[in-house]
Amino acid sequence: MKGLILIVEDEEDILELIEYHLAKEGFETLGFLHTKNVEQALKEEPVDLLIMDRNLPGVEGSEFVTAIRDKGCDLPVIYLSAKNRDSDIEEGFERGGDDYITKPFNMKELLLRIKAVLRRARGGGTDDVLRHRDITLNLHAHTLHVGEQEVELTKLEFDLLHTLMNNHNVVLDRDYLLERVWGNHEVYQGRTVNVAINRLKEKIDPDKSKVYIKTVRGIGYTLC
Amino acid sequence: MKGLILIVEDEEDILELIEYHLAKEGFETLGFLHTKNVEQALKEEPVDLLIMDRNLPGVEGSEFVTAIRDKGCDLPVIYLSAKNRDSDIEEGFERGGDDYITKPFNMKELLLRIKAVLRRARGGGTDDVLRHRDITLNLHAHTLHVGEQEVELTKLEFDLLHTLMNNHNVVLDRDYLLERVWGNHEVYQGRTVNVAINRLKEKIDPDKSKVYIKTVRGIGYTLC
DNA sequence: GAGCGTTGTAACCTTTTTGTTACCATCATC
DNA sequence: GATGATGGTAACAAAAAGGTTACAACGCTC
Repeated sequence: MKGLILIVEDEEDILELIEYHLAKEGFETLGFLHTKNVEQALKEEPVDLLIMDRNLPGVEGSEFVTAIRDKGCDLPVIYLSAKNRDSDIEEGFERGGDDYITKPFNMKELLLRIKAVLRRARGGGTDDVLRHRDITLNLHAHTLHVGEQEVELTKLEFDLLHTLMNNHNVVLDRDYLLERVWGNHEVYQGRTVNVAINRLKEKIDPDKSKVYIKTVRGIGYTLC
Repeated sequence: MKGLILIVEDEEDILELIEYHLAKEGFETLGFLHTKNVEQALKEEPVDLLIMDRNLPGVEGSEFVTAIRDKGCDLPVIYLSAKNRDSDIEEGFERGGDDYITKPFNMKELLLRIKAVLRRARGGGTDDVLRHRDITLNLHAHTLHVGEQEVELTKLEFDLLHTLMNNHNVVLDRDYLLERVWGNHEVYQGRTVNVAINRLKEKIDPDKSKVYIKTVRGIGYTLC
């Protein structure tokens, strides 16, 4: 089976056109005219890829995606968008596993993108890049992007964030972090983890508006 | 298979015309109406030749080519252009393009050019030349050019740069470099890699204005 | 084997990172 | 709202990492 693709597109004929072409290529599809029941469907079906119109009436497509990502869903997304609008936002989305394509698009191009995204998601590609919300960690290049911005991290901070991202939405206690990141929990004492976490927080969210790392009093920290 | 050709041309009927004729000749084609997703496609598909309209709305075709060449992409290019003023032609070649054809053109001529370029690219052995930004490493002649300037390297420095160029934008740690370039990481200790890298840096960028090789503290080095 | 360029090593210096501490802010509980 | 516990913060110093230079060893060529 080549893959199950969920499409959200409010114009019915475009939706049908896409479904028709994908079916011809051997993909299975689930089409939706709005985001209403999509979340339910994502829970119940083993969806491999989401194709999302950004210009839906009512909800912004990207807001919906942000919402499900916040709930821990980590699915590749290809956005569809009306020509040239939001052109500055586009670049931000092209980062990581996500992709972006503007209407009117030709089918060949869309199919090419779909195959590329799926290949990347399935093959070894995922090991190189970790994504969470608008944070992108590139293990090969050893770089971090927060939104549009590249942020420099020290090795310790990088390892720490790496560990948090591998366990996003899980609370990690200080002993676990010392073991994982520092290598030996016996040697270090006091506020070591504490200080390191706060230095990391300062770098990825200087004005404290986005709260990536939450402190869980009495236990440890979690990336959320 | 004769070859995969990527075409960027904003006039849809001309694009289709070219694709039709190339298909008839046994080439595979990828057509794009703008440069937006081209870079992605070049990464993911084994493209043999790029046909690029120079009069695209927005980006100059030649600027796009310069950009991808700077990122180490070394692909033959044929420009299409409505202009046939000498100055435009000159500029196209200056920026590293391989051939030039003015609109209106006849298909026979374009096909002849394509075959010529592909023959040249395949026969001549593009494998011998590595490019990154304005650095050109000629493996056959064992020479290095930085911009216009020829720079002499020792064998060690050459191998080191070769390894870095094969992995540009990837951070290589010292052990990996010792293994790859020196051959045996056990024998050498201390600052060996360190000193070699800095001798190389000194040669390719004496006034330290361009920063080709970046030190990633705690890990190693990367060519960027 | 003299002369030359190349390259590994060591000594020394500079910069960056990071653990620790002391002190302050916040939270939960009574 | 007082109290104790827990976490945040800033400053400092130690340590770690990398840059720089000098020099000796090695391997060339003549």
